[in-house]
Amino acid sequence: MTSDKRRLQPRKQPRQVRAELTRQRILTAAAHVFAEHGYAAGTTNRIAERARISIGSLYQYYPNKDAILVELVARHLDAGVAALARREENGLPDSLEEIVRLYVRTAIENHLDDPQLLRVMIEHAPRSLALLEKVARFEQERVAYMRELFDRHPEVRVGDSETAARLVVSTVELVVHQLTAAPDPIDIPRFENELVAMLTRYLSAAG
Amino acid sequence: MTSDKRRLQPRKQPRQVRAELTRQRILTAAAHVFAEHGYAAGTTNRIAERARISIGSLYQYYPNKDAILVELVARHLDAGVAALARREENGLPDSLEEIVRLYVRTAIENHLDDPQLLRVMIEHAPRSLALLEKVARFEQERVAYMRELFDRHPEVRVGDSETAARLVVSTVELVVHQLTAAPDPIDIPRFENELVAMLTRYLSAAG
DNA sequence: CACAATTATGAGCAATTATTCAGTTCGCGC
DNA sequence: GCGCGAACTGAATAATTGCTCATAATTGTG
Repeated sequence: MTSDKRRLQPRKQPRQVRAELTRQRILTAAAHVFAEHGYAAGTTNRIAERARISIGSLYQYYPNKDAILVELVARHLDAGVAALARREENGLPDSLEEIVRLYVRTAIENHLDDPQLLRVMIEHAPRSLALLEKVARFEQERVAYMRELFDRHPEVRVGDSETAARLVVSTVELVVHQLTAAPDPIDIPRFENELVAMLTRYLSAAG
Repeated sequence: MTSDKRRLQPRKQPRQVRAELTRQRILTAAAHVFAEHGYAAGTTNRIAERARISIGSLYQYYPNKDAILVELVARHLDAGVAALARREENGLPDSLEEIVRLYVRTAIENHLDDPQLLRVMIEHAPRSLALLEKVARFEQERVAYMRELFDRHPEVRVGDSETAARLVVSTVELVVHQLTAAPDPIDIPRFENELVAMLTRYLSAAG
């Protein structure tokens, strides 16, 4: 139950394709099980069962339950970074509103995959030292990136770009998550518009 | 582990002062234990120990662990409603910004008590049917109230007041919670200013 | 004081869970 | 097709947890 497990690295370096495959099966199964039952009720035996491997095999690849979720989170964060980078390949739009929209839309798409799993990740983060560090570092980078962007862009008028960046990053992350994970379906495009409008007006208004 | 326990009501109607006292001890202890260990690791035995009563007594007042958290949530929601009502006793301010500030500040104060406990409440809500219903009803009321307020106020210019109300309620709740529960201390007044600015500009800008 | 109702006790049960390990099977180079 | 390490197996273990119940203590009442 403690968070500071010593070894979160895989126990075994895979040498055969078989091993790599098993590792992937575990992750996929874990994603399903955690999403459906939550972290506490998502038992390692259930994960192994769903992956159709023995519980012993699971513990050859992950030293404990926490490590599995940590890897899932790491992969999710990486996917998010990659998605944003891909969208920026052709350069950012000029207008602030379009930049904000790009950012918001990427966030939405990233959350649309599996909102339930994401909920588990977010919920469990504060109880896992490994996750806490990983997520904190990620958010810091995000804020720094946003801040730089705000500093450069001529439409942006805010007193303190650091505070503004934090507020924007938090708001997008939280609101998007809540909306996509909400039990009752929601008109996504409309909320995207409103969220973009709110952020754009905030950033571009005179201080 | 299932959420739909049949009886969430206290098992016993207290007839002596002693009983009422014990009940309060349990709640106070539970608040501390849940805040410190989270829901899963916040065991009923630990709660009883902290309340300095026997585990048997605990189960005379609450049929199961879930019921304890449900009552804590109910009390928190009631306190929130009461706090807002108290602030509105002398009438609302005229300017939109001041109304928004009043709302944001009340939310902050409500979260400042015990952010960790609040985190547990929020996290566990989706796994408990009783909590889910309670919180959903509360949020609906909040949204309806906000919407009506927006419809009346001359400074508010939004296309769809329902969507705007939802966005505002969600944003305040989520951002305030994240900020107050954040591990590193944060400049609360500054964030209050920025959040108020963001919401006000959003609501008052021309659609 | 006596008696009944209310409240408190806590050892222990049943169920669940993460994790281990002794043994088996598989795959690949020779 | 042989041998050896890599990969897999799953029954067993130790620990934990929510909760019960038979019993005891306390309180109010006539």
